[in-house]
Amino acid sequence: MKIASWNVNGIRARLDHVSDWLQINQPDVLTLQETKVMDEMFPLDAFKPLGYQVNIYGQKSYNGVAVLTKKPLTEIKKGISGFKDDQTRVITGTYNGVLIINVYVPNGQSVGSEKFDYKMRWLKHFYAYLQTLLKTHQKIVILGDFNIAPADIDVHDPELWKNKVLCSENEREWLNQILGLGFVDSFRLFEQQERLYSWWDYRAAAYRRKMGMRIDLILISEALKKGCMKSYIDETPRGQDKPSDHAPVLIELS
DNA sequence: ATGGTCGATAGTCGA
Repeated sequence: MKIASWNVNGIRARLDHVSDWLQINQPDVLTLQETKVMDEMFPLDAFKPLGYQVNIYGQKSYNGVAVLTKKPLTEIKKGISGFKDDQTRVITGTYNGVLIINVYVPNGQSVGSEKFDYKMRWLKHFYAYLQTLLKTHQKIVILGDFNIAPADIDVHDPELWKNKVLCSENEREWLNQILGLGFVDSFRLFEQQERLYSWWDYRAAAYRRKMGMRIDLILISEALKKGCMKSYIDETPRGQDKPSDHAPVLIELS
């Protein structure tokens, strides 16, 4: 089973990229973040001919998540239970006996800002949500744009980004708390090349200059660890015309 | 170079 995640930065602006990528890669599940569209305007019709069903949780202009699946997703939940959030950032559902949690963690803007406080508060509620899900599920995949680079190895210039948003101790501590519930960063289960990232700023030709960060993650629970055969990033779409600023990330489970 | 570039939207805001 192939499971993938992609922050598309606007699904309507990325329809061709996503359609082409689906046809080539044929994932069983693709989770999307930053769809940036209200549900009634989501281009559902584009995916039916490709053999995908779509579950959406969107809003106007900002945020928005979706899950594309070859077979029906079940036990679908939108948002974080017990946390009233006016931003659409989480869809949870079950596929092939695996609980899929599609997440778009708040960006946080800058350390100490109001948006950063919201990110911290949000992560606290997300953590509690995971705790409750762990009581009833063993096979869990949490994937999406975490807006946290797990370690310095995931940052093109760790000194430049030291204590900055996406890299601060507080953010990394929340990620470690989540991992401490019994998850592993699937990417680091395997030997990887150096300087592999999942996001590059549009500005300053960051992609060409390899100035990126790995902030799109696929965490898997202990029960899935043995069966995880691959975890990788597909940079191909980032090098094409009018790309998202993020690349798709994938795992393959036996 | 204290900016740079995108997407959604119709002013700017958020990333």
